[in-house]
Amino acid sequence: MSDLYDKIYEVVRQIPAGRATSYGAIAKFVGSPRGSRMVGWAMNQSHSSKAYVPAHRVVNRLGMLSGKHHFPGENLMQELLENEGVVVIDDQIQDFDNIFWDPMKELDWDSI
DNA sequence: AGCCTGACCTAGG
DNA sequence: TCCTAGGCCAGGC
Repeated sequence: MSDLYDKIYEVVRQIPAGRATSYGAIAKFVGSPRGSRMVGWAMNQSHSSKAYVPAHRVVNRLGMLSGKHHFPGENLMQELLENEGVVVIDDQIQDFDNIFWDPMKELDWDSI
């Protein structure tokens, strides 16, 4: 497993329950501002990580559940988010401005 | 090696 | 405001 993937998974693990962030924000934080698509690929492989990776807390920049079809079941991603208090309507996180969790602002590598 | 695809993002019409 | 095209980085074939 590459360092970059480990970084991505580590950041995703720091997302608090009830919050969400975007692929682009994570890509920027781990040092690949143009690598947002790679973050999506990392999520696709996240099951191979030893530790739990809450991939359902990662959405695109608009707060849409673009990755829901990669979860088992019909609506697991939405159900997981709703269990944490996030309101999701029609694959769209409501009040995403407040839900959004920016690692650049709220996370330091020191705290990891 | 070359081409296609993808859990994205931005710019331009 | 909606839609399209292009760029992006990595992986599969």
